[in-house]
Formats: sequence, C-alpha cells, structure tokens
Amino acid sequence: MATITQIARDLGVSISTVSAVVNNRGYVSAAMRARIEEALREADYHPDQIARSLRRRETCTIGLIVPDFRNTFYAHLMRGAEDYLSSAGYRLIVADSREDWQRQKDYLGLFSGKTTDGVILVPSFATDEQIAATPGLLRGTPLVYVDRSPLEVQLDTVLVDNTRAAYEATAHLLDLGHRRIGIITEPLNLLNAADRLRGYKRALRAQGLASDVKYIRQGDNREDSGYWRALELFKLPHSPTAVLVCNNQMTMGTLAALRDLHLVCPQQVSLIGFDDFECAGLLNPPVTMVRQPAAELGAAAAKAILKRIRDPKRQPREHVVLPTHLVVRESTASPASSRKR
Amino acid sequence: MATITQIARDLGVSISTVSAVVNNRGYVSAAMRARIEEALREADYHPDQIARSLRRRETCTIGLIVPDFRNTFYAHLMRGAEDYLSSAGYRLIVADSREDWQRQKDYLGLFSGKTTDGVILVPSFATDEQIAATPGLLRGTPLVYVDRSPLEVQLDTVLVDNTRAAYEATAHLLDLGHRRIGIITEPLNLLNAADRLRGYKRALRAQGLASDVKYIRQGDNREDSGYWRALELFKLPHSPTAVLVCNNQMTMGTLAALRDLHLVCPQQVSLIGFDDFECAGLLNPPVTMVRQPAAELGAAAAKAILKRIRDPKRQPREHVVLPTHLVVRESTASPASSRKR
DNA sequence: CTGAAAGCGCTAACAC
DNA sequence: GTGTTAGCGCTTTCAG
Repeated sequence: MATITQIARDLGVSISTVSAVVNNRGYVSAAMRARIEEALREADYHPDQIARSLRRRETCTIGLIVPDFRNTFYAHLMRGAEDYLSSAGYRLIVADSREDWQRQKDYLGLFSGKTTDGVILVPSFATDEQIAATPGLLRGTPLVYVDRSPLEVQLDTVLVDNTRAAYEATAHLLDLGHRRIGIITEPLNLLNAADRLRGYKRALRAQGLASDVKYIRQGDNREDSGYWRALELFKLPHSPTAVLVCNNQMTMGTLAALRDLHLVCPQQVSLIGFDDFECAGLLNPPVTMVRQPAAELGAAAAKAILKRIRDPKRQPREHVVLPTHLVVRESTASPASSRKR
Repeated sequence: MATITQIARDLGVSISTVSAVVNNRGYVSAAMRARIEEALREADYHPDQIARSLRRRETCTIGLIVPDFRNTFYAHLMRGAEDYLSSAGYRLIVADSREDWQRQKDYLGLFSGKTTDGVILVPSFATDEQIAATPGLLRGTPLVYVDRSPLEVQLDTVLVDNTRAAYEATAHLLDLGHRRIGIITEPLNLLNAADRLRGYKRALRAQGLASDVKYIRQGDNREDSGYWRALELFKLPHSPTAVLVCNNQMTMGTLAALRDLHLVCPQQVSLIGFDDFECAGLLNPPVTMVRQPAAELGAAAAKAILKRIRDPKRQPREHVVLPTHLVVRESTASPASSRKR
C-alpha cells in the first residue's frame, strides 16, 4: 500500500507538499498540485487513518453502547445516531453490552483508549456503585447518556420526558375509569424508570388517589420478569384492572401472564406498554403503547456528543428532553366490562 | 493521560522494560515487574490503542457492513459475529449501508484504511459492475461475504443453503397440492436470490412441472416491492394459489396485497416467507417461514474472516453453507379450499 | 535482565 | 510555494 513518503520520493517532492494536497491546505502551485494529484490517483493512495489519528489526536469516530442490538428500539436509535454523525463527517461504531456491566466496562475501556473521540451510552442495569463508577472508566473521553441515565448526573443527557409519558399513560387509564392501576417498572436506580414511576404517582395524585405499594412492582427489562411481576399483580386479592408496563419486552411477558391467568385484555384488564415496536400492533390484542422517538434520540445524542467534544468544559450540562406519544390501540378499555367478571 | 514514556521516566527505568511488563513478554525481574505494575496501576495506565495499532500494523478490529440495522435478521447476525469475535479477542464495528452501494463503498474505503484487519460484508444490491468492483475497494484488506454473495466469487463466503431452502419450501407447497406457485425474488444478480429461484424451479421440475415465467417476479427487498409484485401476481388471469416470498419485508408487503385483494390466506392463497422474524408468528395468519440461523451465520463469518486474516493466501476459498429450517405455521394450506372461490 | 534507538505513516511548525 | 524536521505513543530488535 502506497504511503505518502513513497509518493513524495517517487515524485521527487517533499512529503509536506504531498500532505498539503492530500489535505487540501497550504499553498501549492497549480502545476505541482496537478502532478501530485495524478500520482495519488495512480497509486490509489488513501491515507492511513491510524497514523493520521495518532498524529492528530482525534479519530472522528464515536462509540455507541446499547444493551441489545436486537431490540428494535435500539436499532432505530443506532440508525438515528449514525445518520447524524455520518453527515457530520464522523463515523459510528456500536457495541452491545447485553445489559451486562462487565461487558459495558470492557467497551468503555476500549473506547477510552483514544479509539473514539467520544461515547454515547445507554447505561446498562447495575448496582448504584457501578453506575456511579461508570463515567470514570472513560478517563476523560467525553460521554453522553441517552435513553437512560443515572439518577444524578453531572453529564449531558438525552432522554424522553418519562415523567410526562407515564403521566399521560396513567391519565388515559384513569380517564377510562380505572382506579386500581398497577405498574411494572424497570430498575429504579436509573432515572428513566424512576421518572416513569413518578409520572404514574403524579397522575394518581391528580385524581386524589394514593398510590398503593402493592400495585408497584419492579422488574428488569426482560420478558420473563414482565411475566412474573404480572402474575404477582393479578393474583392479588384486589387485583388491578389495568397495568402500565415500562418496556416492550416486559409487555410481551405481561400479555403471556394474562393469557395464562385467563384474563381477557382489554375486557378484564387494560394494558399499556412502553417503547413501541413493530409487533405491538400485531399482538392480540394490538397493544396501546407509549412511543418513543428512537431515531431522534439517537440523533440528538450524536449532536450532543459532538458539541461536548468541541467544548469539553462547557457549562451547564445539557439535558435534552424529547416528547413521547401515546399510541392508543385496543388493549385499553373502560373497566365497566370488567365488573361483570 | 499517562503514557508509557511518562511512567518509565518517573520510575527511572527504560521504556522498553515498562512495555515488556505491559505486554507480559520478555524477561523482567520479579522486583522490577512489581514496581512497574504498581506504578501502572497508580497512573491508571491503559495503552493507546491507536499508537499500538500503528506500530503493530494490526487493529484487532473487524468491520461488518449490513444493509439495515433495523432488520432483526441482521441484528441477530451482528450479535452472532460479535459473540465469536469478542471471545477471540477481537472487536467488531458495524456499519449500515442502507442497501446503498455508495454508502457501502464509503464504508469499505474507511475500513480499508488500516482501521480494520478484515471485513465481513453483506453486499448491498447493486449493478453487476458495482458488484464486481466491490472487493477491489478494500485494497488488500481481507473480506468475506455473508448472507449474500456475488454469483461468482473468488472469496470466502458464508451462506445458507438457499437452493435447498427454496426447494423445501416449494416442495411443501406442492405436497399440499398446489400446482400454480408464484415466487417473488430478490435481485437475481446476487447468489442467494439466484439460488432460491433455482431451488424453486428444481422442486417444480421434480414434480414434472415446468416453471412459468409469469409466476416469477423480481422485487428488491422492501415491503413495497412485495406489495406490488404480489398485486401483479394475483391479478393474473390464472393467478397462483400459493406464493413463495424471498424475504421478510416483502412478505409483509405480500400480506398487505392479499388483504387489499380480499384474498384470504390460507384458504384462498398459501404464503411462505423467508427470514423468520419475531412478528411472523403474530401476523394474521401466522406465516410459515424459512428460518435462517442468523446468529450462526454471523459467527461463522467471524470465524472465516479470522482464518483468512491469519492466512491471507490460503486456498481454496472457503464456502460455508448452513442449513435452514422450515417453520410451518398457518399461512399454508391445501388449495382444495381455494377451489371454492 | 535492562536500556538505547529506530521507526510505524502522518501532520504541522518553521525555515528557506 | 516548498522542503526539513520533530514528534504522536508504542513495539521491537539489538547491545550491553
């Protein structure tokens, strides 16, 4: 593979002149430029990105870590980020933490080794200590959180308005006449989950209802945990007539639980899920869902990280909040019918 | 950020000794090693990957280019590749070509600039010339094709047994008694599409049936094209009683077309799709599908590229072929019922 | 066992 | 306008 040194020597000119034309900077006479360009083309020269990065101390690469490639929510987020970055002359490399703190740690370590100029992170579930230790792993590489964030952050974040989203979903249920509403949350030591719970409580309070701890169940984010938490909820003496499930996998689990309990949705139980996905409208019944602007989250996070890279110490930290949208389908109905059971 | 030079100077030892302990090679006395390790830990030293890559002329990174992050088939493929690579000490960076040759070209150019040690490619649809030009874009960086490949390749490939898959699917339809079977293919200048068509024809021939060009329609791979090709097919005078659709997006489109034509599946028309996906079982009706081992494809491709990197000129080229599996659901039935219409 | 030194390919002052 | 040169941080002979 041709190097710049080679080309320069073959042409009998200096390296820096060649470099100048490659990078389109500095003054080079038209004749010289033409000669060099010709040689470059002929040799099919492409600069060695590694050498360039070493020298420039930047890679024009952003790392993105998500908990699961296969979740279409993250797939859309990835695409949104990639879109923004590629049009800004950056490239994106993505990694899958599998909701595993250790893997996430490894990737952060990797991305911090000057391989990326910044990283966008959907933090995986973890203990409070692990969560607190996360930013340190980057040793200076700029970081922005997207979709999820620690409860208290001194970093940029890009989230949806989770409080409001849960508030609206709960209000929808209340409007339909539900009074006993359950919620299955994600781990509450991450802000989005905590905010969703807050929105839920706030909506109840707005109707003069107290929230009842026995209707509040914490899952992780897998189908399984949705199944088991739903089972607990609906085996309660005064079981809820509606439930808000805080992510898409758990929503599937909840649906399975309802089926196993022979509870018909929405006639006996109303259901709202979070994180809309392709299948949601195909499920039986089609599930009412809080839709998040996944691609926009990715793009906003990309924008935020580039801004942070340009000005690492900018204050205050940026907190982008995007709106969600309740997609009403057929899994929610008035509880009137459920009294008949 | 601490560099190896810093550490060495602070300790009053030579750089190479520190390097030896960092890389765990060469002879260093136990005492010296302990001292250095201590300092390394204290400084929270992590080698600069860029500098290391420049020197070693390898990056331990593999690039993977797929046509669409959001297609769960590719998401699973990505995960399979990542799995294999990370356990082999490599990392994966993935890019989304959006089925666009120009974007794919850009990424190949990027990956060839010594940023990756090899690339795994699901080639995007393109003209024959573009397809032929693809490997050259890598300028020497090892390449393996996965899922799709050019008709004639002098490179390693990892594919499923497309001919057999289509043969089995078609045979299933024939067994049910169908005689007029349509097929909606992907662009035929890629081997997988050509092979699927071949399997379809072979199955017909095995029953002494000639394939009829008017039942063969070429789409791309989007829902749209499935919709339109299906419309054409079922508006034919002697329209088919069954159809084989060669990917998952087009399968959705075909289903929509059937609905718009008021053709009931499977009573009036039987349908088999390719590339099983989460929603397939939830569709109405649940669609019979050819399931491909997506994660295994990814893993096999990862294995193949590492092998190729280790021995760039190994002959012959490797052609891994993985089996598929027909998942029979409710979109296929005997055409007996269809005579009633 | 440890150290000195060359150099991976490129960029960016700074001379000329 | 063009050339010289000093590194970026690291690995790797090769001496001692």
